[in-house]
Amino acid sequence: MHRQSQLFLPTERQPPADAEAVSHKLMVRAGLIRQIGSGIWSWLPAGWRVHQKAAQIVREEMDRIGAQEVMMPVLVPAELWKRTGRYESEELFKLKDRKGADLVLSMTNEETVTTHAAQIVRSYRDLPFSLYHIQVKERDEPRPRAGVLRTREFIMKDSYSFDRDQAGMEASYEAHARAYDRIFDRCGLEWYAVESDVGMMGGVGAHEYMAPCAAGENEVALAPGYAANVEVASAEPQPVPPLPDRIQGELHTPGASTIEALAEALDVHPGCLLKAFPVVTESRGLILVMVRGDHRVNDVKLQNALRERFRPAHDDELAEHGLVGGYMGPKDGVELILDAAIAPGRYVVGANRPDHHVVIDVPEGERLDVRTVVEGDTVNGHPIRIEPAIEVGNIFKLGTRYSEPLNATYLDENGQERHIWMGCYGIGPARIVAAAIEQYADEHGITWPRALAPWDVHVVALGKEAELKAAEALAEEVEAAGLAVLLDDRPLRPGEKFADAELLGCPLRLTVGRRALESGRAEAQIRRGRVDHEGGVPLRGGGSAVRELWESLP
RNA sequence: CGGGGAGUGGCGCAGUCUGGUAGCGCACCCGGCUGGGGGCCGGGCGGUCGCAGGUUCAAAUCCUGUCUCCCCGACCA
Repeated sequence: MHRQSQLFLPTERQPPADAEAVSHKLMVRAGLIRQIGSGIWSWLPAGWRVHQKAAQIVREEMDRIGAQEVMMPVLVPAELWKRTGRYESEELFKLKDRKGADLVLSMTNEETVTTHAAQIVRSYRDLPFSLYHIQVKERDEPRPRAGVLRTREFIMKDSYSFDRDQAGMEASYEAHARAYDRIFDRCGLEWYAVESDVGMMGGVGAHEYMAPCAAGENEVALAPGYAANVEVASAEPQPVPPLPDRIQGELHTPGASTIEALAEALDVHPGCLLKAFPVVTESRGLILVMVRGDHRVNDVKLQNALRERFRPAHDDELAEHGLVGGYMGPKDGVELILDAAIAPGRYVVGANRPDHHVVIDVPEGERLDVRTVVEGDTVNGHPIRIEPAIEVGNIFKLGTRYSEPLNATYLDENGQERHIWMGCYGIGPARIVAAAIEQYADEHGITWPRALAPWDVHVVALGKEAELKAAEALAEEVEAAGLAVLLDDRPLRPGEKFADAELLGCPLRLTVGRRALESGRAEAQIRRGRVDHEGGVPLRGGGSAVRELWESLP
C-alpha cells in the first residue's frame, strides 16, 4: 500500500503553459513525469509504475513467443554504424571518448545485435531465435514534442528475429504480429495495424501499430477491411466533372500560376487541371510528374515508385528544358509520369510559356500511383476516412539488410554459407501510456485502462481519525485480495482529494468518510464515466467484493 | 533548418512600449474557524527578473550578443 502523504506525487492544478497535447498536460498535472530538457523527461513514481506495467505486458508477450530478453548497451563504437552505412544519420548522437575514438548512442540496435549473431551463429542448427531488450534509445530528434510522445531519449522494446531463410523470417514476423495484437489488446488501447513505408530498406514489408488519438503525428487512411498510413495508402479517386466544352485550345491565363487561381479564373473544378511536379533523379534526370489538380504528390509513394531518391528540380534545370514555373505542362523531350488517378479525358495543363495554359487529352506516359489519398476516396467501394494516430509499435522485415554488411552468416545443411534473415520489431511503452491517456481522458483527468493504472484502487479517507483508521483497514483488505492500493491519507478537504483522484485516474475509487462509518459501506466510484457503484462495498470483509468489481472494469 | 512565441518565487501570470530599485492568484509555513467536490480570516517565508556585455546617476524595462524552452512546417531507422 502506498500512502499519498508520503508519495512523491506532485499534482498540479494548472497544466504547464506550453503544453498542447492532452496527454502532455495530464501527465504533468497528475505528477507522472517532469521535464528536464527539450524532449528529455524523468518519470516520477506514479508514472514509472504505469510505464513498468506497459513494459511488463510487452515482456510477457515477447517471452510467450519464445523471444529471449537481453540487455545491450546504449554506447557503442561508431565502427559498426559506419559499416552499415547508418553513421551519417542526422538523428544519431555521436561522440568521442578521451582517446578520440568515435562512439554513438544507439537509436536502435541492429548493428549490435547482428554483430553478436555474427559472432555466435555458426550453423543452421543455431537458428532461428529472437532476442529483445527494453532499453533506452537516444535520437537527436529535430523537433521533440507533445510531452512523452516524441522525445530524444526514450525507452523502447526492440526485438530482432534471426532465421535461416525468408520463410523463417515470415514466420517470425507473423509470431511478432500476433504478440503485438495481444500486447495492445491487453493494454486496453484502441489500435489497428496499418501498412507502412518500407522505404529504402528492401521493400519486403512492414506494419505499424497505430493508436488513434488527437495528438497523433501520423495520418491513417481507414475503410472497412483497409488501414494504411497515408504515406503509402492507395485508393480509388473520386471522379471530377468533365472539363466544360467551352474551354478549348490555348488559354490566356495571366497571373493564374497556381491551381487555385487557375480553377477560379476558369471557373472549373481543380480536378479538371493537371498539376506538374518536376523532379530530378540520378538515373533519369528531369522527370515531370503530373497529378490531378485537386491531388497532391506523395513523396514517399513517389520515391518508392521511382525506386530511387529524387529532389525537386531547380529553376535552371526547368529553364534548360523549356519549362516555365507556374505554367508547366508536358513537353517533348521531358520524361513524363502520370498519376494513376488521372482518368482519360481533356485537362488543362501549363503551355510552357508564361501566362498561358492549354487544353490537352491525357498524354501518353508512364502510369504510377504517386498521389496522396484524400478523405472520400474509396477502397472496395467504401469511402475512406483519415484520422490522426500515434505509432505505438512497428514490425519490419529486414531480410539481409544488416546481416550482409556485418557478415552474419551460417552454414546450411549443404555446407553452403548463407546470410541470416532478420526482422526487427519495436514498441514504445511511453507511447502506449500517452495513447491510453489521449484515448480515454475526460474533463477531470486520466481514466486508465485497468491494465495500466498506477494503482488498481484509490482509497480516499475523508476525516482524520476514525475514517482514516477504517480506510486503512479497508485498504489492507483490498491489498490482501491482490490489488495495488493507493491510500489518500492526506489531511485535505474532500474536494481536493477527489480532484486529485480523478486527475490520477485509478480505475476504482473507494471513499471512506462519515457516511461510510455510519452505513458500514464505502462508496465506490468507477473512474471511467464517473459511475457510482450501487451500494458501494463493505467496509469490513470487502476485499473480494472490491476484487470482483475491479475485475469487471475495462 | 524556415516561420512564430516565451524565459520574472514551486505553478500560472502582470509589470517591459513610456528606465526610478518587483507585484498578483494558487501553492507553501504559522495560528484560528471550517469539514463530503479545490472553503474562510489573520500573520509569514520565498525572486541575482535565463546568461554575458553595454548605455545610464539609475535597467526586469533600452542596446548588442548568447543560451534555453514551446508551437507550426521541414525532418523522423
